[in-house]
Formats: sequence, structure tokens, C-alpha cells
Amino acid sequence: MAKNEQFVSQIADIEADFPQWYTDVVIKTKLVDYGPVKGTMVIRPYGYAIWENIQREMDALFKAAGVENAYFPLLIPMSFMTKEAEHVEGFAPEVAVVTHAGGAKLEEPLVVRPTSETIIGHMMGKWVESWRDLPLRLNQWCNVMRWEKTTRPFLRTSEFLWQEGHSVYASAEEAERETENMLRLYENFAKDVLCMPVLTGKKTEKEKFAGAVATYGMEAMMHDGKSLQSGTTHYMGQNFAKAFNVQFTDRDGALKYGYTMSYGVSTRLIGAVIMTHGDQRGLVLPPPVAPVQAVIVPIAQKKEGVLAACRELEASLKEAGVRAAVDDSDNSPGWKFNEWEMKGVPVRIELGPRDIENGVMTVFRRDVCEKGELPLEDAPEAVKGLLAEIGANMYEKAAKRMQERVVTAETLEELLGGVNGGNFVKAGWCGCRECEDKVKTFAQATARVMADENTAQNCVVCGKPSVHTVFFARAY
RNA sequence: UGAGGUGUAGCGCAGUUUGGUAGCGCGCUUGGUUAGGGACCAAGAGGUCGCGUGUUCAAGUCACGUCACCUCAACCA
Repeated sequence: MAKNEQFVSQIADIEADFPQWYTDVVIKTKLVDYGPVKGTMVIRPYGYAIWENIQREMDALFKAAGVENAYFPLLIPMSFMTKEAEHVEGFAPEVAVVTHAGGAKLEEPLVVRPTSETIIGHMMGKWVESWRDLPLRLNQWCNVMRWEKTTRPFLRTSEFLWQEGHSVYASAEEAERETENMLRLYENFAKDVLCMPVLTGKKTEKEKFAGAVATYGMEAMMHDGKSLQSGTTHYMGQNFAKAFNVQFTDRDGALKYGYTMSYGVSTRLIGAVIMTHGDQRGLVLPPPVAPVQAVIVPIAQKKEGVLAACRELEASLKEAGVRAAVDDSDNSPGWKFNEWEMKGVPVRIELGPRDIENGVMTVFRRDVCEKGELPLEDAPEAVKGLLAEIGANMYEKAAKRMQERVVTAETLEELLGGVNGGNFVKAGWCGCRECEDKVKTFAQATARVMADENTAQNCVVCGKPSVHTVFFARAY
């Protein structure tokens, strides 16, 4: 018991020191380790398995929507980056540049992709000739590099894994619609797969992607009330099409520029999941992405028949499509309980001589930390039902917390009070950059997304009529 | 880039004030006993005290320099 307390105390207090709690959890649960180059992280097998599950689930949605996977080069000629003026301005400070290769200085420096709009735009310019080639809808799973000044595992690292989707359409309407559709796809993914509620909406001019006409984002609320941008979609208009000559001959025989859009989510989603669902014991993983959904802990495992019964249960769960595992290590049961709880496994099954005798299994739910008993008969169906219930409960819990912590403000003081209390603050905004900047200076909060409808009367800063109702929050 | 802090075993730390044989807890290895919430006993392995220069009979400890990391600020689809 004393030992347990000592161990648990190694994880920072989630209420008192949330950033430290986060760091403790990602390191101690062996999700990641720090890389030798500053700002990089090594994703360990347990962390990578979460990413694989995210990839698989999201890929299925993309395929169903008609998006195809492709791959483009890591290195981009510097000249590509400079073709779109705003784009280069936005990314220049954080690109890594390759100046030497093959033992000699390169004629033209190459940038390590911070995002692939330019190189994909370049290729699309070659591939698109006719209206029959459109729409062209591609996605790639890859790594990108952005040389950030301060980093934190998953939330902001110099190199990270993501998917970036890029599409060209013949008309502005279609491209804009796709931008909003993809935002909705992300929102549903957050809900159904990550059990995570998000706020979605259009970004302000100040916050939009470098080179975009419009950016939409989804923002998740972390335990401390700060916001984490967890996915974005961008409508580019013809900005990139013109920079990269993405032209096609339309039905009417006229040569026209296409309309492009892009969208992406990254390993940051893992950080969002950790910070949304985690508790004082460590991770709480949504069942759809948990590498192990049900761990079986044998009790008195050296006793005749115990381990065999565990294996049998494991096999039947796997048969039913549950990611199950038996922990037959030499550690004591208590040690295993704590270890797997810290690692966020949704369901733990304890199986000992007593259970086997009674034809039951002891079942522990990670989301509510409660133990119960279920009959061993029909265990796979029961566990599957439990996993679904856990997922639904995790979403409800997080959604309720978010709802409770969205407040409105009429004045800057109220806004400051709101974000200080760990809330998202819904407030009116006149639409000018000066007022947006004042909020940042006064309350260290930024406009996360704009609500679909303007429901506020006046701008929270200057008092002029409100043009957009904005969700302000402190952000990671 | 500004301010502050920390570098001692895999992890967490004590030791630095006042220079004198390198320590503790956890983890790890081996053997045994255990097992329903981080078990116990015994025996082990593991360190150029971030790096460099200097002072000294003697430096983890003092001085100067340097590097790395952390926190806050700034920066940041």
C-alpha cells in the first residue's frame, strides 16, 4: 500500500500540475520517449499501436468517402515554397533546409516538408488536364517537420506523423463543400472513435492557414480548460492552383484554374485523447483505439487450470474481434492492476480459482474504476457490450464537462474571468483584427473558432455590433 | 531571444553551506517463498558526479568558462 502511494505520487497531480501530469503519463506509460534531437519524440510500440488504430479507422472513412491514398516526396525544392506568397511567409520561420547532399553543396536548397500543398500542387498541375480528371482527391500518411521553438510530446514536436488530404475541384462550391464535409468527418471521428467532443467552426483571418482563403478547425477541451486544435480543413480557392498551374479544360472548352482544399490530423490527436480522458491514475483510452481493449489478469496463476482458463478466454475474445491479452508476467496481481490502469486499458478481467469455480469473471471498468462480476458464459458478447458502453460513457462525461465550461461574456473582464476559470468563452466580436489582438493581450486567449451563427449583440472589446460569435480560449 | 531553475546509477533524489574512501529509495540480475490492489527473504550488478580549465596535498563540493535540459514569457495552421 505504501509502495503504491509512492509510485502513484510519481505522477503529478492532475488538478494542480496538468502539464507535468501530461508529461509523466506519456513517458511512464511507455507511449513515447524523447529523441536525441531536441523536439523530437520516439513513439514506442504501445503509443504507435494507438496511432495504427487511428489510421485504420480514419482510412476506412476516407475510402468510404472516395479519397485515395498516395505518397509524395519528403524533400521539396525551395522554389516551390516561394511560389505562394503567404504560404512561404507563414512557414519560412519553421522549415528545416537541406543544403548539402552527396558530399557537395546543392544548387538549390531543399526543404523538409512542413506540409505538402506545394509539391502536391506541382504534381496536380501535371496530372489535371480536363474536367474529366476532376475531382482529384488524394490523401497521404506521412511525417512532416516544423522546427518549433518549444515542444511537448504529441502536442507539438519538431517531427510528427499525420495524414494530409488534398483535393482539386472544378468549382469553388464543390471545393468549399468538401472543406466543410471533411470537417464534419473529423468531428464524427472524434466522437465515435476518440469519444471526444469537439467544437468546430471557421477560423478567424488571423488564425487561418498560410495561403488559405478559409480555414476551419476542430478544438477539443483539455482537463485544464485549455483548447487544443485537433484538426483543420482549408479552402484554398485558386491560390495554389494559380501558383502551380493546376488548369483544366472545362466542358465549354475554356481553360480554367481548379479550386483546391486540404485537411489534416496528426499524432496530436493522441495528445488530445490523453488530455481529454486521462485521470489521476493515468491514461483512459477510448475502446476503438486502445491497443489492448481487455487485459486478463490471472489470480494465483500457478494454480492448476488458472492460466489455461485465461488463455481460453483470451482466445474466445480474440475470436469475437476484441483486442485481448493475458498478463502472465511474474508480477503480483496488484502490480498488474495498477500497471494496466495507468496504461488506460478499458476493461480488465480478473480470473482466479474462485471465479472459475463460480463460472464468473471479475470485470473492472477503467472509465468509472468499478469492479463487477459477469458470467464466463457468453463472455465475448458481454465484453463487447461493455466496451461500447464505456465508449459512450467516456463521450458523455467529456461532453458534459465541455458544456458546463462554455460560458458567455459581454466584457473583457468577464472574458478574462471565464478563461481564468478554465472555460471556453463565447463572446461577440466586431470582426476587426485590433479587437482580436486586444483579447490576446488582455486575457492570453485566442479566437479558437467562430460559431456558425452570430448570437451575440456586441463586440466583447469595443462594444460595436457583433459580426461573429467567437469561442475564445487559452490554447496549447 | 528575455528571466529563473536543474544536471550525481535505468528512474526519482540526498550529499555542495563548512573540500577528506560515492550514498538512499525504486527498478534491474540470481535463487527461494508468495499471489483477489504496486508481496517477502537472501545474495548481487550498476556511477569519469554534464563537459573543460583553474585553486589545493586533496574537488561531486570552491572559482571561471562552456554545453544540455526544464519552467515562465515571446514565438507557433
